[in-house]
Order: sequence, then C-alpha cells, then structure tokens
Amino acid sequence: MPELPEVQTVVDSLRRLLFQTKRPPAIKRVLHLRDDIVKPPAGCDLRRTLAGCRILDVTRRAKRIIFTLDDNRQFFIHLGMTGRLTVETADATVRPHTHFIGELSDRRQLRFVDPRRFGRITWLGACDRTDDGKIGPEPLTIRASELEDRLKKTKRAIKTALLDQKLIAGIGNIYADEAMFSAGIHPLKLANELSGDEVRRLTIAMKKVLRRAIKHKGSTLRDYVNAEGQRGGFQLLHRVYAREGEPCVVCKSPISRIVLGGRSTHFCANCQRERGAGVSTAKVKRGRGAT
DNA sequence: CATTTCACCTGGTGGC
DNA sequence: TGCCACCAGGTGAAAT
Repeated sequence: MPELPEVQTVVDSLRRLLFQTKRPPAIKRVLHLRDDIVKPPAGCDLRRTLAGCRILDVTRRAKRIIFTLDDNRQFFIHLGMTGRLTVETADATVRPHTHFIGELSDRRQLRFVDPRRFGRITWLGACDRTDDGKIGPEPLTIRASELEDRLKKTKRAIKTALLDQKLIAGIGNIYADEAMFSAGIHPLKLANELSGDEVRRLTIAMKKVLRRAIKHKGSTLRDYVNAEGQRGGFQLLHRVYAREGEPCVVCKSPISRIVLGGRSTHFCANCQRERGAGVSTAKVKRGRGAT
C-alpha cells in the first residue's frame, strides 16, 4: 500500500526518532527475525550481521527505505502492501505479524510488522550505490523531457506505464489515478501517444499530488502509519481514488472505475478524455446551475 | 523482447 | 451468527 508519499513520511519520522541525539543509534541486537522476509534468504545471517551496527542514515529511493550502516553497508526495507516500520519502547505491545525487532542502543526497538508479508528486508552489503539501475527515476525530480522519452518507448496504457517501477519509480495505484485526474488524462490513453503538452501536464500534476500527499503525511486506507504510529490524512483529499459513483469534484459527473492490468482504476470520464487534448481539470469551472 | 497474467499472503467487508 | 466470494496501497516470476 505504501507509495512514495507514505514511504517518505516513514523516512522523515524515522529520522526524527533516530537522530535526535548527536550519537548515531546502533542496533544492539536482533531480538526477532522471520527469515523468509529477508532477501536474499540464504545470503547472510542478518541477525549476526546487524548486531552492533550503527545506523548512520535513513533515506528513501522509490518505495524503499534505505539504512546506511558503518562501512558503507546498506540494507533496505520495502513495506509491500501492509508493512509498518515503527520505533517503539520496549514495553509496547508487540503486534501480530511482527517479523523484525531490532533493539536500539537506547533500549527502544525498531519493529517491522507486515500481515500480508509482501514486504521484504533486502541486504545490499557494502556498496557505493544502491542498485539504482533496475528502477526508474524519481517522480519528484524527473524532467518532462525525460518522462516523455521513456513514455515514447512503450505502447501500454499510460496508467499501466506509471505503475511500472522500471519506467518511473515510486508511484502506486492511488497516486497514478490522482495524478492522471489532475492532469486531465484518460488512463487508457497509450503512453507513446501522449502529446508533449500532456506529458508536461502529467509531470507537473504528479509532482504536485505527491508533494501535497507528503505534506499530509500520506494516505491511510487501513494499515499505513508512520514510524511514530500516526496515520496519514491525504485519503480525505483523494479526488478519484476509491470514489466510484461519487460526483467528480470538478464537473459533478460520477467517477468511473475500470480494471486495468488487474488494478482498480478511477477517473472522471468527462474531465479525462481518451481522444483529443482532454480538458485540463485545472481550467474547468464548476458548471453549476444556469450561467 | 514487450506485455499480460498470476501467485504470493492475510484480513476486512458485504451479500446471502 | 456463519460462510464465502471478493477486494486491498506491490512486485517479480511465468506465460503469452
């Protein structure tokens, strides 16, 4: 479930919690670890490897939470659909489906909980650079020209393309739908057929939606919380996602839902036209009453 | 090679 | 109340 804004919010809160003192915290020991959430599974004994490691930094790349340890060693946690990563006091109740507990130097605990177990802890070992090559650029900083180049190379529907982490990394189902609504682009439009203007609109809309979502600490539909256990608030500001049948906030026509590549896809058939330039929702005036 | 489908998991919801 | 089908923020392997 967590997409870029939720992951960024987790990272922000983790940094607040972990780096409040001058001395970087250490993982004293691993109190609990379910082995089958570790990648590569047979690679290394994470319990032993992590014991005594200092956490020098926590950052985000796409939907990954990257921990940088001593000697440039890194691992990252992907939250999958239902993962939570929190820092809690030792006496806090341990939730069901807790798969990792690391005891920190100040006795607090770093805990990873994930009921569906789609999340993973990936050990990267010592490396200068996270294996970036395999995933696409960051949506918050990509330029319209680069997005256009990448979209030109695929004939898939634009919605499907946005969800492809190799094409652009960090966008998931909620923010793909929200960004396309904001840009006034129909989800079925073919990626390589977007005009230059449409790609520019999409680039701007995507960044705007993601930034606003980060400001509201992400969307909590069910499980998602930040490292302090707090829910996000952006779900209240969704304009199309999970609003099937409800009136479009711009034109009042009912929001449509289709299934695309196995994923629920929400859009306004009036504001997001499949052919032609479409109507930029930013420009549409609410057409109330007789004017 | 590009694209689509499916499997991986658990839990919540709504219909009967 | 119980049972069951269906749905969910993701992604990588297998099939087409």
